[in-house]
Amino acid sequence: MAPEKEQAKETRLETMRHSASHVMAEAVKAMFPEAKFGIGPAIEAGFYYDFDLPRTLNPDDLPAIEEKMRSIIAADTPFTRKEVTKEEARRLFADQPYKIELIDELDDETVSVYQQGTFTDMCRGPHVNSTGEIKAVKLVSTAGAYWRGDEHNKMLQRIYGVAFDTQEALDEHLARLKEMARRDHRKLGRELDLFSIQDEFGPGLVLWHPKGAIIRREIEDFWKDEHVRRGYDIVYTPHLARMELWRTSGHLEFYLDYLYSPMDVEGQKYIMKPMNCLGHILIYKTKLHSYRELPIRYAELGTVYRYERSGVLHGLSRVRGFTQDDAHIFCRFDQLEDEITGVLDLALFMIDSFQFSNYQVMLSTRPDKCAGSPEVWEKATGILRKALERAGLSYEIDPGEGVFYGPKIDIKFESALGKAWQGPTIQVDFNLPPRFDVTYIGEDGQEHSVVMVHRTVLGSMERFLATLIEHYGGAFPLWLAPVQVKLIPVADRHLEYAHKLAGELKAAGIRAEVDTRAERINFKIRQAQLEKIPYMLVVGDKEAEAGTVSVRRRSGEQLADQPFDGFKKKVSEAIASRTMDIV
RNA sequence: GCCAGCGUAGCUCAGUGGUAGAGCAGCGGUUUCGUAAACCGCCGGCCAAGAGUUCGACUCUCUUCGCUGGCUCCA
Repeated sequence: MAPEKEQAKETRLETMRHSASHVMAEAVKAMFPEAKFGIGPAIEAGFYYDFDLPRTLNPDDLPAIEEKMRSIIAADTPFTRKEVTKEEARRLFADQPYKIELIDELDDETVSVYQQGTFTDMCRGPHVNSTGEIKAVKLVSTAGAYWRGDEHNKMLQRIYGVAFDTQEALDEHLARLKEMARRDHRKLGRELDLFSIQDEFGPGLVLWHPKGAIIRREIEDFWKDEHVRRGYDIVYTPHLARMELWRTSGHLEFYLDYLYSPMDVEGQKYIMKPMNCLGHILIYKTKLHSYRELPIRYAELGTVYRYERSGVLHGLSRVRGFTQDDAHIFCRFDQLEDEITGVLDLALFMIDSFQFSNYQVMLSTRPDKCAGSPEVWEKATGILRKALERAGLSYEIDPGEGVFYGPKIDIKFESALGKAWQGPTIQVDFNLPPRFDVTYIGEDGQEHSVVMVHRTVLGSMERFLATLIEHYGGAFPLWLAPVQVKLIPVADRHLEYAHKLAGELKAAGIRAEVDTRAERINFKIRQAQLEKIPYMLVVGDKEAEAGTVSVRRRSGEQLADQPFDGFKKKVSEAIASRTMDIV
């Protein structure tokens, strides 16, 4: 489809979804005449509307509301638009406090109202011509939502719905949701025995099981090698540090909500570190640095602890203790652009290595409350922009969304099913170098403040693994697969041959296992398949005699029988080159 | 933290005021088998925790903990 046509379709869908939210509001009003209405916009795939109702909704209410919506749609009543003065609007919505609040904030002298049937709502529009144009609708969930997203306001009741052009498109969407549930990293994490999070140990704290640990270690080794290759120095810093350090940094002030309470160690207060930067700064500061030494890049897979409210914890992607793939770059201002360019290159290399394709780049600029002068911000933001352009990346500006200490670049990428994930982030820091007096000696023999860059390219091991599990649906590429080859002896008399081959594979650095159970091969194949093991080698009389193996992929595809040595070599090569598959 | 829903065996789920059930997994046997589930048997639960109502609570009420979907926030 041509881009403009695609866009037109999107707009039309959005209009229809927005109209669907009005129809839902009408249905809700029929059920609760005293309902107060918040807002009801179109969102991705559907719409929502926020209501203030006399009683709480439960999921059983949805079918009734949906039923009412269907009758409104079947009646095919027209949407009519009317312009009224603000004064008139206030009269019209006299019993609707939320609408009044919105009217009061509008700059225009007139507001538009839309009516369908007996239901009137203040709305910018546009809408479809009549309710009959709303095709396939389904209400999916209820939720509490603060009025205007502010937790100091009253919590309203939100109903989410989805709406599409055709029933087929709706069904497709529901099927996609089902597929996403099937790939949910929490579900696959348990099924594939990768990790667990247990109440008994503590919510938001991850226990990595052997198989999950293999994947993590492979990624970490890859990450470290690549960083060393790119001129980073690997460092390690402790998980606890004296609280005073965090007062100096300003975290105690700006970051208090995320910090755990201090513990007393021989009369001194210590806290779990929420970030790795201070350790790196103190390493840097153990000696004087010449301008010639810069840039210095310290990298650490650093585990940090942050308090997260109980309601926001989610599998591996939102936890209370996590390991960032962190690094801090200390450089001169004139080196900043090259350094940012280098990080962008590394970030893209990582995205590519894990086969993510769609990504979106955001550049966040100066917020109201910030450290550093506007001029320095302006200059640094310009440098980030230049680096992005040099890398040939298109990006969007997120005005005022920078961290208080400097502008930043965020890259979001999409998993195979189109779910968006927070990926690499690069932040310039104007706050810490002056606070900790982080300097170098310049050509002029004087001390100069360094420019500091915080960056991650994966985010955190926990969140990144969540992404990967869902991206691959648990079927990891060969180099990451916890078990790479499963040997399946046809009968007990083939155990010896299977063990011999497994031994040779292991000697070649390939993770191989023999299924020694007294089961039929159908059963063993099914098991291996469910475990998403890349290759199954069925070995029986034929193979033992000829020194060959019968290779089956986890996709179910059967490869030609082949000499074992050739198979071993191909697997070794595929692992080394981190390709998805052999041949 | 807030709103709603949920919490029964390792997993997936039945049960609904009268002292708990299935399939899979696990364990013990039998079967030695050629590309997605062989057969028989056994074990397994303070029904999330605590309090209350009741002659009697997995079931009803309250509190706490946790999980799920949102809100807010973020690696």
